Amino acid sequence: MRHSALHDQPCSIARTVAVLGERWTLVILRQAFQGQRRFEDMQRGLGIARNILADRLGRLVEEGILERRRYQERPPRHEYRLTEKGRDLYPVLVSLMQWGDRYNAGEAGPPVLLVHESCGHETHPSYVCSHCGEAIDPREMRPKAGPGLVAPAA
Amino acid sequence: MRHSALHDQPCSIARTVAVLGERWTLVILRQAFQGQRRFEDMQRGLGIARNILADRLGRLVEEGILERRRYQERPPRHEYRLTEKGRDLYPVLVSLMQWGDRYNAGEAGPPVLLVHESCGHETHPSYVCSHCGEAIDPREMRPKAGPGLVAPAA
DNA sequence: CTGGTTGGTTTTCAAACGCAACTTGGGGCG
DNA sequence: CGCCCCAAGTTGCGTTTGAAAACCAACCAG
Repeated sequence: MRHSALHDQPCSIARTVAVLGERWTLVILRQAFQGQRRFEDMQRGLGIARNILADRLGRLVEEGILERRRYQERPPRHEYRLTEKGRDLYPVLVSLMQWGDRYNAGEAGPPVLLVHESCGHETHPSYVCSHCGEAIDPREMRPKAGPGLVAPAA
Repeated sequence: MRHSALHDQPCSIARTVAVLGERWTLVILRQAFQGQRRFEDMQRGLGIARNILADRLGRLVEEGILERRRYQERPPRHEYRLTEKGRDLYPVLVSLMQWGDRYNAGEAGPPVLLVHESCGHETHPSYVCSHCGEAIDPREMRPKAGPGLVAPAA
């Protein structure tokens, strides 16, 4: 099975991975969440090859995750901004970061902390159940067929 | 920059992506969370090439995310189980799924729902601030240098 | 001793990646 | 005007990674 065929699976994880699973895409989004918007900045910040960066930015714009807009006319300059769809990926980035903090940070501790501006404190966001408000434990969770399931999810 | 060099960056997202960012790795983990443990089951469930599956399972075992254990002596049969490190990836999978549900599910709705067994209800987990308990909005969050930062995170 | 199952490895080929150089559309300087 | 610089890519080309299919080995059942 080709990787791009993930798009057609009846699984939201597979479909999302089909979009975000290409190399570099998630780190590019990290930069975007940090406020980097210009091609050159991203290229320098990541050390990524320019053609790959161009390709990924193009894909993300196609997907509606980033928006390319001209911010200056003469000379023409562009920036890439997160759309709402892109901002909704924040939990993905946070969960990746938290796991990395726990298992890859080593003795020095996490390289980046998060501050929740509306309450003014450093925060470690956690997942809670929308019904009972308790923290989520994977062993307490069961998947269940939903309305969009057409073929067995295997 | 080669993709594998992400491992050395002072960024927990980059480091995590260096581990999970290979094609198929995240869908393999999805299967693991669904309780699939055997090579053949995963191969059939995913339609992935056998060599790739063998390679990815090996990497995940190396990383301590899965554990390979013999569950039967004669003939020798193995299974791959999530370790605690692996189970801690649950938020990553959930956040990917939720985003996919919102943007890729289409009219039919999500293919898979989650039931929180300890409260007995369908749930849509959400991130809350560990300090004030409010839901996380990406625009309210600011990254801040942490103790593990050695070079500028760019 | 033939066939089937599990859990892989080998071989072969195509697709994706990475680098450096080049291009385009504009400055700015003397 | 002539020359050099910048941002934002594009092109060409070689290397790495990924995918498909075939093969292998241990075992069991009939």
